[in-house]
Amino acid sequence: MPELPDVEVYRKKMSKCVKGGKIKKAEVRDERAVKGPKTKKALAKLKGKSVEKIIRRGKNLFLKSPGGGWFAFHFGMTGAVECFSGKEKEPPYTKVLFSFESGKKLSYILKRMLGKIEAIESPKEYIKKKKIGPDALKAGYNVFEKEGENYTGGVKNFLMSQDKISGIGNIYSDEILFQSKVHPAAKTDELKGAGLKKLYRNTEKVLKEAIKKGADPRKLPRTWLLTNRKKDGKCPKCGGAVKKIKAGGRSAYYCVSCQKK
DNA sequence: AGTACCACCTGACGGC
DNA sequence: TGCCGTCAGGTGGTAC
Repeated sequence: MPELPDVEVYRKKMSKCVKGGKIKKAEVRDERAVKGPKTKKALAKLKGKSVEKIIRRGKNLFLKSPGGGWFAFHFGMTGAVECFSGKEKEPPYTKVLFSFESGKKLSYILKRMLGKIEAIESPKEYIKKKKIGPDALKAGYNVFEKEGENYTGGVKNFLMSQDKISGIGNIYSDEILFQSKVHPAAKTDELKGAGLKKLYRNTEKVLKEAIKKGADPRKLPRTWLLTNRKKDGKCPKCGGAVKKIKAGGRSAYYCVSCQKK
């Protein structure tokens, strides 16, 4: 379930898991989870090495090994990581399994095969190639405003444009729009200053709160759209109908009375 | 530039 | 219970 908050939680889990221990081995259970033979070889070479650092930008994680080799982790729609002790049962859908000298294991999980681990030159090069814009929590209002004012399309599309601001996906864009009382199909450049500012504030608020709650929907406030984001859902604020439309090829849920166009 | 549609994969769920 | 259609928290390519 990986949007920015989820991936931030994964980053924390990974960082904790790799702490202090060298990698004993990296087992590739499904070749499709790994980009090309180059990546497979690079993973094999991790043996005996520690992990130097793990950083996140948007929905992407970058792992650095001491030799200077980098790996990009992407999670598609159903990817995740879990850190567990060697005695525990391995999580289902584990596609790559890292074992550490400490006894801990890190599982790279994919339910659908839409994500990948890839050996890369550097995050910089990868970010450039994939056109990944600044992280939604680091961009700052200046970037947000500049991009927003220049975007002539729908606001939900804008929030989800990874090349403008990275990290926001389908679920959290709906949440940000709901809390901002903005219709998902509203034109971005028509929001202007105050509207964009509100959108920005709610972007920060929603993402930060979600991270704080471990990106666990069950722990998120009931006043959020999130838990009512379904067929025949009711708006948690006004009790009105939650409707589903298509926006940017995705399902957008919104409250008909709170989010006017 | 922005959008619409398809493709990639496979699980989960609702309807019959 | 079982089969089937539909949808899905992402992205990349193509075509308009």
